[in-house]
Amino acid sequence: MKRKVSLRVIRRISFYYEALLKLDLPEDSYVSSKKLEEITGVSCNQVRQDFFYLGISIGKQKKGYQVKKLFAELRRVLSIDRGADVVVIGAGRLGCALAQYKIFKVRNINVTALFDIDSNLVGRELQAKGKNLPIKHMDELRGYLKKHPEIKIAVLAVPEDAAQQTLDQLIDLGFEGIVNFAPRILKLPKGAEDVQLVNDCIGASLYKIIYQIYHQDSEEQ
Amino acid sequence: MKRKVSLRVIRRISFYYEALLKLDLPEDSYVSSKKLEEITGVSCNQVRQDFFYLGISIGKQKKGYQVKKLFAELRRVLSIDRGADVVVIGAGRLGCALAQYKIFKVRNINVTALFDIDSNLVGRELQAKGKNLPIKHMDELRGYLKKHPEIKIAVLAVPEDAAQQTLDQLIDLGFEGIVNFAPRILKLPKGAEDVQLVNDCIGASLYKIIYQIYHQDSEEQ
DNA sequence: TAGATTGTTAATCGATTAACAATC
DNA sequence: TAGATTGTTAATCGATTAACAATC
Repeated sequence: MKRKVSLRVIRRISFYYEALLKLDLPEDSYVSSKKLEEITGVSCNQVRQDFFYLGISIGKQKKGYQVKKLFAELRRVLSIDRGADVVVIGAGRLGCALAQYKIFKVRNINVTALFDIDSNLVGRELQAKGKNLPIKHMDELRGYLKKHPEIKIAVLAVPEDAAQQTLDQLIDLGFEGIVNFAPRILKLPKGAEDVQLVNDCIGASLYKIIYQIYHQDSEEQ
Repeated sequence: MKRKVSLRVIRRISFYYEALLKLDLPEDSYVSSKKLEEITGVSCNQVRQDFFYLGISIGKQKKGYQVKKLFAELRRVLSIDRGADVVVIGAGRLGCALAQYKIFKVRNINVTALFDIDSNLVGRELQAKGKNLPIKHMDELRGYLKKHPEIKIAVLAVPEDAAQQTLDQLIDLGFEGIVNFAPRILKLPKGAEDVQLVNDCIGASLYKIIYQIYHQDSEEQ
């Protein structure tokens, strides 16, 4: 497989996966790149190019890609079978909402616990998809990671004022990936440049929407 | 001003704005593009290029940009003084969390009401930053928009199963911009191509994080 | 003055789109 | 066979980075 695949490719791969999941076709049927264009809005050329980048070459001329095989390839790229355990930092409304998302289950992402500093929350449990998630104190996090060394990803859902400080703490604890949902743009501290950080969706999203509405001419998504 | 400014530029402009806000410098002090690089991580060349694209030419050689003037320009680009009224669709945990975000206030984005179909929620009020936000029934939305024609943006925070259907409804009601927080990729119905839709942050974000962690070599943000 | 910093143009890089031979 | 669709290469497009004259 060629290295250095752009994250845009990965994002689109997740589009294909989701759309295909929704279609719910028989495993032995075929989809063409043209069909994928129809259901995802991504051009068929782009689709084939993406597959090429990722070494997905299971297509049959005149038919397309067998659904079963294609699923297997997409799952491989997205590491869905491997899955991932994550913790949610911040057990307020946002943190709890995120932890309960079904999507985690579909994608084999497993929230194992929430952490907070609010003594009203610590000790309680959150009902999520059949299982109960414990809400623990931030002070317990280090010990928890010792016991669960496979956890490398944190979802950050603390109030915006505490976000940067909490990020620094998480990096100190050795997390490798952090998805920030606090509506603030966070900076990785010096020396932590190889930690993967996805920043603030909401803030930037809103600005984009507002800009587009007030400057009606482009139509990029 | 040159037209056709990429949304990436807008995103970075919001970075500059946020970072500058956080620094809280005296209004008559100056920041250079080099300083902006330091605080945002965006290269000084990129900063100047962005300003050039947007017609921001208020810099003084050897000094940089006067903080007061720069704020004025950034606020202009981001339409912050103009502001925007928005409604939140879905008054569950996620919708309520979003509606209470301080960020809305800072950016002059004003949530005026929430809408839901759950009779346990409809009629109640959400305490948010001093004011009380009414939770109304979806059936009231059409009438509400008649009374508040300035509302063009909806924040979509319904459960993922209802997301696509609700989106279609919102478009039918004439919204021009929709930020989707349901963890699902939504498609604009045919004919609504000029509606601005920002899709699902969380799903794509998680995939990106996981891909990067499992394929440690690139270091793009 | 010398050094620093702008605004703007030019060069590079990367991503998307188009083209097309191969072939089922 | 003819038409459709792949995998892959080439062309185009757009965004980022580098360079630099102007000048405070």
